[in-house]
Amino acid sequence: MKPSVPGNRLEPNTHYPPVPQTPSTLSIAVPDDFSLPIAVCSYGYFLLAPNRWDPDRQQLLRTLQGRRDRLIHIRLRQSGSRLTLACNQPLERAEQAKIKHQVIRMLRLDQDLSQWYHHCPAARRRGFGRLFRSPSFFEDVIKTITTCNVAWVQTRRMNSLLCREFGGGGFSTPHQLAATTPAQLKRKCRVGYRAQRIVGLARRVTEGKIDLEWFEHPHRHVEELMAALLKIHGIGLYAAASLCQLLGHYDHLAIDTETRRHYLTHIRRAQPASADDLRRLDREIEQYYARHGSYRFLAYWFELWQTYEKQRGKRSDRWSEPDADSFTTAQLGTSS
DNA sequence: GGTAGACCTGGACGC
DNA sequence: GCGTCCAGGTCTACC
Repeated sequence: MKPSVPGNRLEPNTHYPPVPQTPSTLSIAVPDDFSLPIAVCSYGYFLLAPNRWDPDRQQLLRTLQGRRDRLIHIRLRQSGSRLTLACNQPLERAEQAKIKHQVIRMLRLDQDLSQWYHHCPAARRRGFGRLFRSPSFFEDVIKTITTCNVAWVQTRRMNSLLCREFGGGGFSTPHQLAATTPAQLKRKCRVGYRAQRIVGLARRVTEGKIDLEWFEHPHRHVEELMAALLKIHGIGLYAAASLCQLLGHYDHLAIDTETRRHYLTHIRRAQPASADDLRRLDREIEQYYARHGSYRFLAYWFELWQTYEKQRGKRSDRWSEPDADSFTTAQLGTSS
């Protein structure tokens, strides 16, 4: 065991934004089928800093980037067909639009779910389909890199430290990460070998060598996106498929140990005997979900989400901070 | 094209 | 308290 770095001991939620006093309030109309708790708690990133879900008040707290990257603390609540955003500072008109745009992205409020609901009526009944994501694609990419080759509890720690050490409480921006060195990032945020990849990506973004807006264009083809994502150092098949999902393309499964565990435990009910079996298993998983066509990922995720709820014995929107470090079927299986 | 090993952290476990 | 093992996805060198 290596010695711990002084000052890096961190309770998971110590950096979290305070509940804002409310000098300004914004309102956003939401579709009839929208549920804030289900949208927020549908994907694990809601448990990563600087997001904070309050299950008792059914509200989301976090910081967003305002004008000139100043940090705005927001509190998000649903009241019928509207979302109310309480902000801790007065906002100019342009800044209001910027904040709203980020909230719409996080909750996928502009997404049409009719075809998905037609494909999966059970998802319609639960209002499931708007998987939670970050206010920016950059944050989604960094969060995805921090989920790779690491236990979930460490992913949580890395994101908390990224906010505390470089983001001033909000999530680190490309400029903040580009200005540091891999060695510093590694030392302060415990990201290990990912430091080189994270700083490298941030620098390529700030130098204009990678245009993240290109990825968000609505008419991009999924294979075009996969090819471009796989060119980014540190993004492999799993991460690229995850990022496609976060961009609204559900054609590819992001197969990881969690996927295999879920499939083996709940569908196939038999363990593979060898590494060769494991390779065959991945092909088998692909074939199993192929019937969902361009909704493979959503169908798999809905299945997994229902399993979490069943194992935890309560609705996912009731999950609280102590549950957050055990957000995998393996952990749920041993702790519930 | 397929495969083995390195990358890095922190929790679990044995002593 | 210390040392060792292990899990986790990606990259790279080698066959």
